[in-house]
Amino acid sequence: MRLTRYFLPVLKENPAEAQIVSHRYMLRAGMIKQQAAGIYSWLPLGFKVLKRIEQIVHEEQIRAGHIPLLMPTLQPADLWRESGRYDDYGQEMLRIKDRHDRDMLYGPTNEEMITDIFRSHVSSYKELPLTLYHIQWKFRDEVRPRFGVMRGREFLMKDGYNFDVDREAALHAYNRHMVSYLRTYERMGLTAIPMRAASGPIGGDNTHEFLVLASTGESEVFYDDAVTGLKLGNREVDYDDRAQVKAICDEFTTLYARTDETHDEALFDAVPEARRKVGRGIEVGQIFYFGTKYSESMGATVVTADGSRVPVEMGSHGIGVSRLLGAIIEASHDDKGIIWPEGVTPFHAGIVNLKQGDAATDAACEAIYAALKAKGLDPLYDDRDERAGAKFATMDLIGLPWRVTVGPRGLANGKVELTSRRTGISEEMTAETAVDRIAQIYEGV
RNA sequence: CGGAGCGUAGCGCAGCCUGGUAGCGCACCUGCUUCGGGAGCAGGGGGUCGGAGGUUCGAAUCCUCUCGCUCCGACCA
Repeated sequence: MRLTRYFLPVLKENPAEAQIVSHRYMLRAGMIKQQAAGIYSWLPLGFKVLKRIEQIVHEEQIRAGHIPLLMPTLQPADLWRESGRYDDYGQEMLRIKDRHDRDMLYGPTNEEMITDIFRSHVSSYKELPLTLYHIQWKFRDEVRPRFGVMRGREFLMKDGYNFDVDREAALHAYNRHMVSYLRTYERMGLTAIPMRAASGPIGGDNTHEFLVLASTGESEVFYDDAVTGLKLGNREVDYDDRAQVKAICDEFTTLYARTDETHDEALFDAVPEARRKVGRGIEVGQIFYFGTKYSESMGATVVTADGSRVPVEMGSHGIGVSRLLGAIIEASHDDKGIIWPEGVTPFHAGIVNLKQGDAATDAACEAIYAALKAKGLDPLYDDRDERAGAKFATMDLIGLPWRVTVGPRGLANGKVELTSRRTGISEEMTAETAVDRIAQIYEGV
């Protein structure tokens, strides 16, 4: 994309309403525009990152054997009356009446609807296990939205629901989600730690929240510092192998890591003092096994091998897709702007033309731009007639991980500059080498 | 929902207390010079001051109501 043909309304000054760094940078980098309290338009740059994150979530869900579908944003109230949540949910639920005076609601989540789909079409244990998910906009009418997309009222969320014949199978679905989430966050350049969450009425250790450590996080967290070093990496995972999946979950959940909701001083004290950490975290996902709560109230049953009819075992599993943009920025930025991890960056690299209009410099930039595109990459070429400083400032703000700087001075020696946004380190090399290096960097991403 | 505050040009703000029909910086447009970290000079365009009502000869300024937004707290992915 050529910047002169793109829509990137960057702001030089900080908008007054933005309090935290991710909100400020998303506004300044022209990623979002607020339309009402907690409701945002996604401008092209923000939309691109949102779509990249969504794509990673899809890929990892499908890899884990989960099946995508799409449920509507508006739901009939009757389904929620069946589960009892129409009255329980409170004012966070946005209630709407249609022209026929029927009660509708803008979905804050989809347990009822997915259970309705399931009960309409599935009646035998032979069709299980089944895990369905979708990525859809939700609405929760928060009393006090804030922090930009971190706590909006409208938000994009991946929510998945597993249907299993018994508790063991359902717990495997739970574990499968944990592993798929670990991989998802790692691909986004995040360290998200699964922490035991408040267990609710079912009891036991059947819900975990995933937290990204950040000083602006909403939750106080207590953890063994060793958990921050755990990585899934590129290891092969067979999602049908219950023992392997369980072993990975154990590996990631044995060390102490809890939010203030479930914090246990006695257990925490057992962590070696040097590794005992207290911090803050941003919740970017939660997995939950809840058994038959909805299947019983809504009549979602299957016939088992011995001919009996049992309510199906369920769990639900969410990732805050839109919120992840904020979380990633909170975890990856400096005083000049955003620093995108390669996995989610809106453009793979930026090309800065230091002397727009100079025949040699223009030609070199065009060649690099074409070469990167030929490699299947998505570069952003700053071809504006701006001064160098303005171009650098824009690139730093929008946070592309790699920048190719092209100017007459370097070209005189046949060189351009490749700069890492994260380290700030620049290296001189030929244009061809720079293109190859960038292509190489993205090979494994 | 309890407490506090703010709505004046695209953005950031001053003016309001002590009424006299609006100003600064950035951005934008034109020209010249500049050109490796948000350039300089000159010229120019843009707002009727969130909305409604009231007081007054006169309201951005005072009063009432209303809408929106923000912050602290409680709540929350």
